[in-house]
Amino acid sequence: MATIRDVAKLAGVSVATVSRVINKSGYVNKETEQSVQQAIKMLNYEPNKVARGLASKKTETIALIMPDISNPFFAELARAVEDVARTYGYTVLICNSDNESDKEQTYINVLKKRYVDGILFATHSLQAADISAMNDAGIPLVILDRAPAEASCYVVRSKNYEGAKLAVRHLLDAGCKKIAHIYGPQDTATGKERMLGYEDSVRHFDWFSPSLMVPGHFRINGGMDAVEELMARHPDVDGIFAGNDLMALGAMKKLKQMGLSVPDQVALCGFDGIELTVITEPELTTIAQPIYDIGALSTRLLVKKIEGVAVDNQIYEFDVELIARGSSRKDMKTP
Amino acid sequence: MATIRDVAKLAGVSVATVSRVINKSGYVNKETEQSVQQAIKMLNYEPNKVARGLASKKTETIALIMPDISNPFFAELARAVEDVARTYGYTVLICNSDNESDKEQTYINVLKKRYVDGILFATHSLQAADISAMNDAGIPLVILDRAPAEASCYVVRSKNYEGAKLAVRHLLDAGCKKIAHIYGPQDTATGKERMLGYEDSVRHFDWFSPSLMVPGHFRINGGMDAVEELMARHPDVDGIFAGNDLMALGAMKKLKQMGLSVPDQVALCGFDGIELTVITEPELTTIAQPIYDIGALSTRLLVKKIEGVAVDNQIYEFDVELIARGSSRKDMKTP
DNA sequence: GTGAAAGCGCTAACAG
DNA sequence: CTGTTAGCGCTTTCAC
Repeated sequence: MATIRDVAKLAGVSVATVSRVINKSGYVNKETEQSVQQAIKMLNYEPNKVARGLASKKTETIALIMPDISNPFFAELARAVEDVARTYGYTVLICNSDNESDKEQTYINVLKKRYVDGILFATHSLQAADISAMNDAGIPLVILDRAPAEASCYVVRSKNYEGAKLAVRHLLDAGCKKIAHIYGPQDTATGKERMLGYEDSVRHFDWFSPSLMVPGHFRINGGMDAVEELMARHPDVDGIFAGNDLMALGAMKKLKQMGLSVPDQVALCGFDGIELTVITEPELTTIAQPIYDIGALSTRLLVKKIEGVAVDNQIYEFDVELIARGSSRKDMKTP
Repeated sequence: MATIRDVAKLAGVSVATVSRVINKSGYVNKETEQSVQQAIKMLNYEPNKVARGLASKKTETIALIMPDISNPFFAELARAVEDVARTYGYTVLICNSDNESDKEQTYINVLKKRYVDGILFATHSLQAADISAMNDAGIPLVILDRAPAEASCYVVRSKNYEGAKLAVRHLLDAGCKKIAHIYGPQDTATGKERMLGYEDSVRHFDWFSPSLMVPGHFRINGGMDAVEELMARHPDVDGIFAGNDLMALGAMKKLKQMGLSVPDQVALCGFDGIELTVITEPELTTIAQPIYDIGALSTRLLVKKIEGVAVDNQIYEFDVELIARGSSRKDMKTP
């Protein structure tokens, strides 16, 4: 591989000039630039990223720290992140935190030693203290799914609260008389806000009881277990709003196993809009977030921040959308 | 951040000695080592990976090039890769090729400029020429799902042919009288070998016809379309072996939409064993590969190769396992 | 406009 | 066993 020195020699200039040409920094005479470009072409020269990283402390690398890439939500997100990062010439490192903050700390530490340019956090174990520590360390970050207030950095999120209300209203419209909620971890903004949206929508009904809310840990199995407990407590539940699609998928499965038909006996609505919501029969009604767009915007923001481009808001909030499908079409069956 | 020079100064030794200590290379007196360690602790020193990368041309980074991380199979694989890589102190870069060889070439080029230590290929657009080019360039690689013969480097794969035979036999045992196959891309070893396994299992039956084989492109939609075409051609098909789980999931969906019951009217078997095979009702019967183990072993092999440790075989072939579930339990319903 | 030179932080001969 | 020194390939003052 040719080095900058080879190019300089061939073009009959100094390495500084070559550097100026490839970085478009500083003035350089049209003609000399031409000959440098020619030399570059001749030698098929491409700057070494590692050397550049050491000298400039910029590696054109970003890291995506998330709980688990094998969770379809994060896999879809990661795809968007990588797509956008690539268009900017950035490369992406993946980190699975399992939401354990020590793992996360270890990653952060490693990433610093690697001169990673910025970090995209899609995990909730990150503490406010960590955020300001990163800020102090001067390492740009963008955080997903934080509460609006917590922002001392860019936050990209969806309207969880409104989405939850949308879900409940939809189930009511579909004719549900008693709606339960399977909730996600309450130390996450998503879990908390979606639950609050549910509560605020139903607390005034006389059928409401706090025991209609059951945890499901955002996982398929969690959804299954939750349904079991729920139907034991309240056999008359005829609608369930799950805090994410995986739990809703688990719920659907368990309901069918219990011989309860979806949506006729129990209508179901999830949250997120992952692609797999269409593989069940009936398909899963869900409150969809624009997952790809979220990943894409987050990455774009991160890159802007890294490159020192000013961006207006600190918080970007996406609208969510009800996608009504078979799992909640009670109305169509009861004319 | 402290540098190696700071440590050397504090410990009263040269940077070379510090380097020896942190790399455990060469001899160094117990006592000096102690004081170096102490200085390291005092300063909270951690070697800078970028500088080390430039000097040694080893970055402790590997890349995973695959078609698409949002495909659950690859997401599960990526999780395993990252887990194992981390235990060795390696970091993983993700690359989505969409099986387009120009994207792949671009990645390879970028990865070289970044001194990536090794590459794990889980994509089939890589040509034999590329493989030897990489070999010549001295960059270690491990390839997934190649044919045994193609190996001029480490190959990790599963018994696709045998698995396909297993699938067909299982469907026959379940009472199927006419079994179709939805096949994956024929430029992939997996697609090809699984189809061959199917053909060799059924070609001697008088009901067999090549029109029982329909392409599904390894995708959900492909599986759906395939079923539509298949049932139009052969309404009496009562068993389908799909070349992967996503197509099988699509097939199940379409069958239900067409009012055909699974498994009673059509039994179904997929291939891969992704986690999502359990979310449908009935659950999907599948020929499971040990996806996590495959990713884990591949990574381990790659790291060994990078670190110059001798490993015996060039080809590692995993057994597959029939997981018989609801989608093929015809027998249980017809006593 | 351009070049010389001093690093970035670490590794790896080569002496001693 | 340990220190000196010359890079790795590039960026970036600072003169000219």
